[in-house]
Amino acid sequence: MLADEKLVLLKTAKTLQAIQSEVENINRIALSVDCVIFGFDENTLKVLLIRSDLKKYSGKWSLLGDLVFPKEDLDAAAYRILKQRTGLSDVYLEQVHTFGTVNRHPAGRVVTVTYCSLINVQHHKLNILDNELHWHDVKNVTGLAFDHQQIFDNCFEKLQKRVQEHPLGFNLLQKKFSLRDLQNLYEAILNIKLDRRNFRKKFFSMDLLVDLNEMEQDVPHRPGKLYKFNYEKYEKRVKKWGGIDF
Amino acid sequence: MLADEKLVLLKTAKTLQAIQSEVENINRIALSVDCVIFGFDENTLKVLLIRSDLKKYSGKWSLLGDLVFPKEDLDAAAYRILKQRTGLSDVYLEQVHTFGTVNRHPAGRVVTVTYCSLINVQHHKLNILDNELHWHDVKNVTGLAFDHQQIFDNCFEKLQKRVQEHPLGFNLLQKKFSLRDLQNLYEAILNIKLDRRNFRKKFFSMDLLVDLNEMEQDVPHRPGKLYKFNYEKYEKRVKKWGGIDF
DNA sequence: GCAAAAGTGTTGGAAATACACCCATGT
DNA sequence: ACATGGGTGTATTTCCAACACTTTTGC
Repeated sequence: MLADEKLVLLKTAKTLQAIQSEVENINRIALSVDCVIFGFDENTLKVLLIRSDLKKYSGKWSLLGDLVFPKEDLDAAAYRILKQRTGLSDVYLEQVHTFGTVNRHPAGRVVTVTYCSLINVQHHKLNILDNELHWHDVKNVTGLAFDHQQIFDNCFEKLQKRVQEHPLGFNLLQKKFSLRDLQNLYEAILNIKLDRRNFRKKFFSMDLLVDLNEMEQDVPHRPGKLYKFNYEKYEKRVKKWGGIDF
Repeated sequence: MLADEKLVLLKTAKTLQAIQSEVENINRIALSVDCVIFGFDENTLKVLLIRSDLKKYSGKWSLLGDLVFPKEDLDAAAYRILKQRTGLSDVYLEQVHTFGTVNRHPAGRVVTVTYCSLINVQHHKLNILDNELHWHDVKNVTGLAFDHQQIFDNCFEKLQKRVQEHPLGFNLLQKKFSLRDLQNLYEAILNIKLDRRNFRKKFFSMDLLVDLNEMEQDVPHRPGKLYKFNYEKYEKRVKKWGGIDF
């Protein structure tokens, strides 16, 4: 290192103690996690909401969230909330955005990190014991407490985008599903109608569905074949260049 | 509201005071912002780094960051850092991810929200007065302090993806640029070679470049036409369905 | 006139779209 | 037999990739 570089270092470098002092004493802020938990049932995309904890917002619905403990990893806090509320631990969970305006929470300065989760409603149906916890059709989600409407909208938009580029959707279905199930799912998430033949062609051409040689049961019409998604094969793929397009 | 719904509310609703108490006393965590500031110069993508504040990491480079003040919006903190370091205030800035493992920072529990910024190096060149602040070719960025390498990698990947889907890149160029400039930019960010004719065709077909009827000056070869990006037109676009593809 | 990069079109293949009929099952 | 949705194929169009020569300018 050159001599004058050393000089500058001496002038500007803070000691670890100095920073520790700042971290411990001055600038501490409450941190929370809010989870937007999506499910798919009756061919409808649902989101799990609870009545607001705060009396001020009683009657309003809010996302599932909690403060992060001082010695808890951020992701761990999200998994904790999910486990507490749904009983599920092996689920898709992804961080989405952090909301940190000063006055977003009435109880004081709380910065919240939002997570999006996709779960299979059939698998955890029995874990909803709390009367105040309900699945809501995403089309009817309005007027949430705090800034949760904004958080939900943001998360839903990201989901719509991401589900087209990554195989997330399968987390919302049973392990075995028909192509009709899959198409219904995409139509529900994206709120569009898709051509059935082209939809099938698309998924077959991806070559990531495994034909289980099983049929749907108890349907009042010709049963469809059941498939599962081949995650192993997908992971090995080298993603190809998508091209500039906006 | 039904009677038993009220009952549950009475049992579970916390008072505002109770939450305020939690927010104020128990679960407070230091929050920082780290900015990954990209520039484009000499046909190379650069990132702005500073020598680590901490003596423990002296010699290592780190991202530009600072603690968030208790009464400061998160985004405002990112803009503040950018302004302090580059002198620029009207820049592209976007939140990317929040890193919050317990032991990521040696000074204690610090959760950091990362932001990505794209600035025009020509416009702020004179503001780098600090000897310890330097532009680094992104290809040579290794071994950053703390978890900043991970943060940088994450941010760079997101940039590569996002620049293909949104007109971010123009923030790195002068207001007036040639198609060659633009192509060099994309080749630098994505680290690939593109066909010049197809590249031009693509951008012309988008119909978002305004021909300024000006030519490059002082180039030792045939000068190219200069263009600017039509943000107004872009904003009015209804983004079309991209299609399922993974 | 030479070096260096600007500017320009065509063609073939791949993928997306639009579209209609027969088939298997339950009732 | 009929109602319901499963399953399939083809023609058209659109988009992308590959590819080479002429033009303009500075030196």
